[in-house]
Amino acid sequence: MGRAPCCDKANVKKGPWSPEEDATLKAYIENNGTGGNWIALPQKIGLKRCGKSCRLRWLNYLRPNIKHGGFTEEEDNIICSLYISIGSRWSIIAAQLPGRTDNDIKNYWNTRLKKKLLGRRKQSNFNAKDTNGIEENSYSNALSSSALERLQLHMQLQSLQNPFTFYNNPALWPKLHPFQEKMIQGLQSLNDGSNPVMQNALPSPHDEQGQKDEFYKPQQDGAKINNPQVHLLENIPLSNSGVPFAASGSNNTMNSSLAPRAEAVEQTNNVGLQQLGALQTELDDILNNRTMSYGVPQEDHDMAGFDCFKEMNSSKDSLIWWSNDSDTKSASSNSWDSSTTPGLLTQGMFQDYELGYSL
DNA sequence: AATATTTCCAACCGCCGAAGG
DNA sequence: TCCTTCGGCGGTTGGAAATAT
Repeated sequence: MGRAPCCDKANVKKGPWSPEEDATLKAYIENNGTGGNWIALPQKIGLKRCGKSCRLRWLNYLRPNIKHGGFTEEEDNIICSLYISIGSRWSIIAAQLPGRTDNDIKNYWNTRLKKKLLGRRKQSNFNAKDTNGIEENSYSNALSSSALERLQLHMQLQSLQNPFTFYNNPALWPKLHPFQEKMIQGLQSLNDGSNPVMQNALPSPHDEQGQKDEFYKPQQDGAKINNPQVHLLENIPLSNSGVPFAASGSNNTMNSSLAPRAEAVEQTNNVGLQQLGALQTELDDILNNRTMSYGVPQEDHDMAGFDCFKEMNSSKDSLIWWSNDSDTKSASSNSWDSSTTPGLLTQGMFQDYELGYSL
């Protein structure tokens, strides 16, 4: 038996909103607020609309200070960088772009930005030559593929299991309230070093195949990132100013599970961060119409396509563009301490990428 | 000018987690 | 602990508008 519908489907109007409906909804919310119950709201104000529909209409269209269209290049960069980093978490991305809604950004990405990237990459590939001026052969072409393909691969990895993402990169985390920071530190100091987060997130020799299977399985309808870290972070609000933060308040109570997450990052996360940095550099090139060469020396051809790996160490600074300088530097300096990175981890990630390309 | 195709985006759908009883 | 309700989210769709043939 299915779930009960949120409203009486037979008696609700669907489709585009009329100006009268807009005016009714807007006037009511501006005067009275939502009343804390979207489901009941349409009945209160005499609208034959589903409460969810009212909510969406308000959030995506009627709410004050909403911007539509006219995305700037800076916004493009932010969207792309965040998309690489965290995937299709449109609400989080929208939180970084004042006046933009998640729906708008999602539409923009799906209809324009993705094509923009793809189009430029195709052109770039077409003209690609290696460093000796020799045309790439088909093998090399196929192997190096496009930045977008890597992007997609990277995103799939991240969305399913890659721990080296926004969520595990302290440099990218929202700033915490001092009290929350203190709490994390306290909890960290109590932690004995076992790392449940990473145990969950990283493929182990025993479940490696399972991880790969999961990775290559298309996302099912409604599939979401069922990673507790993700949901934890979602509870930390992001500012509209472009700088993430965690405001104080009852909704922002620090969950103690953040402690192992933080520790996990401290201990292990630099490889994925480096990949991300390289991808972002590449992305920046695309967005800024810079010419790129994807010719890759054929030595070690298994990894030849992944020039992002070769660019490691060259672009880490690009990762921190939205963070405050001082905080980011301290955080990233920790995360770049490769001495703590398990070799197995690096190998496993490379293997995942390789496999993806060989399919 | 007519028709076909593509692009764009508002809105819907269904799932999930949180909250509360 | 279980169940229900609600808010929120991301994926998808329908159809209007724009563009190509």
